[in-house]
Amino acid sequence: MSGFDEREAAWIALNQTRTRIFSRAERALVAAGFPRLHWYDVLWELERAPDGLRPKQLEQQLLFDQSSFSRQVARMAEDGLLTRHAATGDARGKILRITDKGRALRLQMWDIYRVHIDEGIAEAQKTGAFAALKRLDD
Amino acid sequence: MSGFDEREAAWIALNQTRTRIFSRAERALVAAGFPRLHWYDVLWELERAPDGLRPKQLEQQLLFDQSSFSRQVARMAEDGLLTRHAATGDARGKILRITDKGRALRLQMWDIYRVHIDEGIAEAQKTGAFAALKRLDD
DNA sequence: AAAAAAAACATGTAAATGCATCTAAATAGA
DNA sequence: TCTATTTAGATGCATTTACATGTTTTTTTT
Repeated sequence: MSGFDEREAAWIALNQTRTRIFSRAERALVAAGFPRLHWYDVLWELERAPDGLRPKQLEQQLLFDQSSFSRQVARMAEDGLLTRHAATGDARGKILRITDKGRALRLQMWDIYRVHIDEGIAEAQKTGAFAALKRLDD
Repeated sequence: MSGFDEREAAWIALNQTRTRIFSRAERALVAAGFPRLHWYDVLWELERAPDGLRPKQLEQQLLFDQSSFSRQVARMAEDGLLTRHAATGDARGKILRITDKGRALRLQMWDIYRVHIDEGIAEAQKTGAFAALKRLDD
């Protein structure tokens, strides 16, 4: 059984790799005039949900702060990337659905994002950043 | 050689695991009245640098935005967690050094942080989140 | 050595974040 | 069924972020 030091080392590798990729991808997205990755994540989740999603679901899935997410959704709706319908059977709730514009934007963002994922993971492999992770027992 | 789909799967696992751990740890830190993890990271880097560090170095290492970091350092200095000396030999620059108060705070934060790293990595192992990572060639 | 370019850090400002709180609707309890 | 509690989502407000730009000092170019 792996002790804590192993887990700590795995965490550091994990965190550094994700931060590097995330940071580069965001820079590239902003430079290209696109929104940031947390907008991307919302578009992606909505695209995979044909019947739409409740804000609460999405917020828990993506681990977003409720109030920040509420405003993010409002901005994304303003930009025409998603729609907010009343939820049938729950007058408090909303159903979020991606729009065609949202789908198109996600694709454009993905073209940039994927390059950085690919390069970043390849780099991590090359520099042995995953060694600590592979050392963990299953 | 692993294709892109493998790398993409590895990224998703990586990102989800890190987000889960990060988010839980931050919640716990805030609940305990402590600063967030990007403060922790600065304290940790400074603690490992006996001669101190230039803001520029730190900012590049941690991939922070320059202007945000400049203000973060100011706040941390106000709180007495670090000091800003003039850099010898470069009148533009500063040297950041951790204080005893900063060291003490880092330890307290670590007590909380480590629990979430440990639990989160263990959980990721158990649920097979690292399978995609282990599948990558070296 | 003077002028031009770059580097390190700070700051003005607008937008985003997050805690606390609010409203309205749904569910649980008495 | 009437009341108390919980849940979904929005919003007020203070803090933080990040882009653009400013200031000072260092380095490079001519």
